Amino acid sequence: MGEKSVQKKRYIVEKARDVFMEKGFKKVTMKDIVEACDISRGGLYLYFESTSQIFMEVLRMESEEADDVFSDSITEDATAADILLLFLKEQKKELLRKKNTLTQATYEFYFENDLPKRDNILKKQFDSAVKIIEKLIEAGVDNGEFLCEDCEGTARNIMFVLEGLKISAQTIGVTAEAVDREILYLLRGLGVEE
Amino acid sequence: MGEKSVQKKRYIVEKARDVFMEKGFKKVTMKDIVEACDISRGGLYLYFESTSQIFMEVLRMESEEADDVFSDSITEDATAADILLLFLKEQKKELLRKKNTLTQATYEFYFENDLPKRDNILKKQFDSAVKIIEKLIEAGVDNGEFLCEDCEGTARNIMFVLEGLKISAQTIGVTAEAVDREILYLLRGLGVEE
Amino acid sequence: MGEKSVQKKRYIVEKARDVFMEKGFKKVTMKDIVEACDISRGGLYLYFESTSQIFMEVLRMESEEADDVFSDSITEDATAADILLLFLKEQKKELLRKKNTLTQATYEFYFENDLPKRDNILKKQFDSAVKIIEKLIEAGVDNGEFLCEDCEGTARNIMFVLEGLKISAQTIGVTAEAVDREILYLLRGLGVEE
Amino acid sequence: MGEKSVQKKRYIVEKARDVFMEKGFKKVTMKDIVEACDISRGGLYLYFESTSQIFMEVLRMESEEADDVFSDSITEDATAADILLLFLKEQKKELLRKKNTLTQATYEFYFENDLPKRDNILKKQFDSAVKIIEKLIEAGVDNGEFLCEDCEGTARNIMFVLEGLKISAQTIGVTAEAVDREILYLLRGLGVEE
DNA sequence: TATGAATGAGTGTTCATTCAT
DNA sequence: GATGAATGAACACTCATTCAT
Repeated sequence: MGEKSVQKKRYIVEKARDVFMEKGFKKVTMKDIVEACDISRGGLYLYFESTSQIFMEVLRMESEEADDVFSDSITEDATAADILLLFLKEQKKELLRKKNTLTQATYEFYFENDLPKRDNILKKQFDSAVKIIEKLIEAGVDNGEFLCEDCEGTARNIMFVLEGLKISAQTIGVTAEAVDREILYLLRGLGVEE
Repeated sequence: MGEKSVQKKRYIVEKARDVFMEKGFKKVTMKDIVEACDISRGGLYLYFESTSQIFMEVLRMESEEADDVFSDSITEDATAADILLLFLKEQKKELLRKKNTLTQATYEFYFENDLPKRDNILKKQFDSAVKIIEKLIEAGVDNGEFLCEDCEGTARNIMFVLEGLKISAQTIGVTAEAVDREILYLLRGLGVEE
Repeated sequence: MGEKSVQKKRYIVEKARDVFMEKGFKKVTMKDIVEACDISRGGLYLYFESTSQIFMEVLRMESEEADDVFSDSITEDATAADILLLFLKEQKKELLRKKNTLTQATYEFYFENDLPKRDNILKKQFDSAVKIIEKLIEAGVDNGEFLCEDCEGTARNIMFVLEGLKISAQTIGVTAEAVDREILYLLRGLGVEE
Repeated sequence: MGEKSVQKKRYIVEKARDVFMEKGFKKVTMKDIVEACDISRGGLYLYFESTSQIFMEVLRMESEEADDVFSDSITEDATAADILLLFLKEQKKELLRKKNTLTQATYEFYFENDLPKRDNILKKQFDSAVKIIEKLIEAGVDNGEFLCEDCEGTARNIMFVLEGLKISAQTIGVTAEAVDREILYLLRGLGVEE
């Protein structure tokens, strides 16, 4: 596959991404993507053979670009608490947005694709996030911002709460206030009074 | 619709429940249900006009029967801690079971049906569970089993963690050990040493 | 079939008549009629076995009741011209009404049912109307109201024009003015100046 | 849609035309047309999305080809009376043919499609025919073949009679003799003795 | 590479008709 | 007589997928 093909593949994935944001995963047909890309039906099949394949590519590209959910938060003189807070705020913004998110599509995709662990990007992201949070907490404890006995457990707990909030946002609905309340609860657990 | 029809409707809902457990929500067609019930194509339409309608009925029936997720746990001489523990164990069992659960189907259903709050059975169940847990914690604090400053916040936190575990079980996978670890973390948050 | 059955049959036919007026002939299903009559599905089949059969009965009943399209027009001292004029006015009213008419249903019915002449009520009505008009014209000629050389031909011509207006009303549309114009044209053909 | 598609579309319309002639409009299903064309179910939907759409195309094509019902009748040395007579004979032939005519299908189509005037091809054809007949009569009057006071009225009258004959042919039935009789009556109205 | 016409399987949905009660 | 649940055939419509060009 030449240079050109790579570009086209990328183009398709980007267009498809919009479609998945709009309609989730299951509802999306090859036809939808063909139309979004404005290419021929047969043309799409030269690059991908199913919506699943395309979606996996979307996820891969997404995870490459946003490999560093934290990177934005990390500045020269930001403290651990600053960074964690920024991360949580980012997550809040993301989970309150019902459209323009791949959340729903991603869940739907994983529902019907029991990927072996090593291919499960979602799991990788989860685990990596846990680790980073753990480091942050440890750093926070060191500089006196946080109090914490079981840093790893707390990091994992934070991630599961965020997952809980995310899925709740898509099903039972969550208000901005509800999210704030949970974030505050988590911070109090770290000994942050505010 | 007479006595008999009610029975048949119930029969259909029960058969459909199995199908939804097996295949989730979106993938299920009217034909699937017709075949599971071993009735005629037209026959099904006598009772329901869409898979959505059937699924809502499944949810309603389910929530009626299991109205009391806690009831099983409540015995004469069970303490608050006993009951909470039993509830958590029940949840663990449920979330580790990938098949024979309506979890996935329920999520898929709510993804594409933005039900107004009052019709959202899921939300009702969530809120009600939060309240019960809150009461349990308060009772536990009273009898010295638990330590807790913000009972309501903790109850909500527990529920979001459980939601997080549930969706993770369906997407990135969780082991029994991972669940145990989270439960222990939650209990330690209540001052339970063990 | 007893007294009672006759009544019920009549009841069905009357309700069905409304349905045919509303929807024409072809679109009407046995189900439509069952619902309009508020009887059971099987119940209808006790009396009729198809919409065709019901419609024929509607036509028969209709033609019995209105056997005398002219009768209303005939009063003690009405002249031939008076009566013909009234008849034409009646026809005008009828053909401008798009709903509440069996016109369309009747046409549709005859399109797919090549009834032998003797069963063709429509033909009987047409022929009978021609004859009456002929008599009227003759009477009109006798009393000096009309001028006419070929009374039978003229009568037939009038009926075909009316048929032409009727079908045009259902297809290309006719205004009240257009109908008036045609009626005037016909009357002038009879030597009526006005 | 390229050159080829246009040809195929035309092919479908032609085949569909035969089906409509055979069965009228309402009875015809997409499946009927698919079978007549010997193409796949989905193939038809590539070109048309309903029988209505196809039928409108049939009508359009028909009206293009036969744009000039009169053209055949017009020869170098034909007089107005010759042309009118030929036209009437053509109409007679058409209306006596029960099959191989779109008459019935057209009526059925317009019954359930209240097209706005400008889209109503039928109306356009009617109006245009009236005008041509009017011109013919005027020409005939000029060269002494016809006698007529109200040429426009007479032209319209002729057309309504023809409509009346056409619908009668489809419903109560008309014999060749009956048609001849009417034509003669019309001609006598124009002062033609024969 | 790229096109887009073509196929055919799959699903939703409606009704005429039957039949046990 | 009367009911209405049940059946199954028929049709509309949509897509994944292929293939000649």
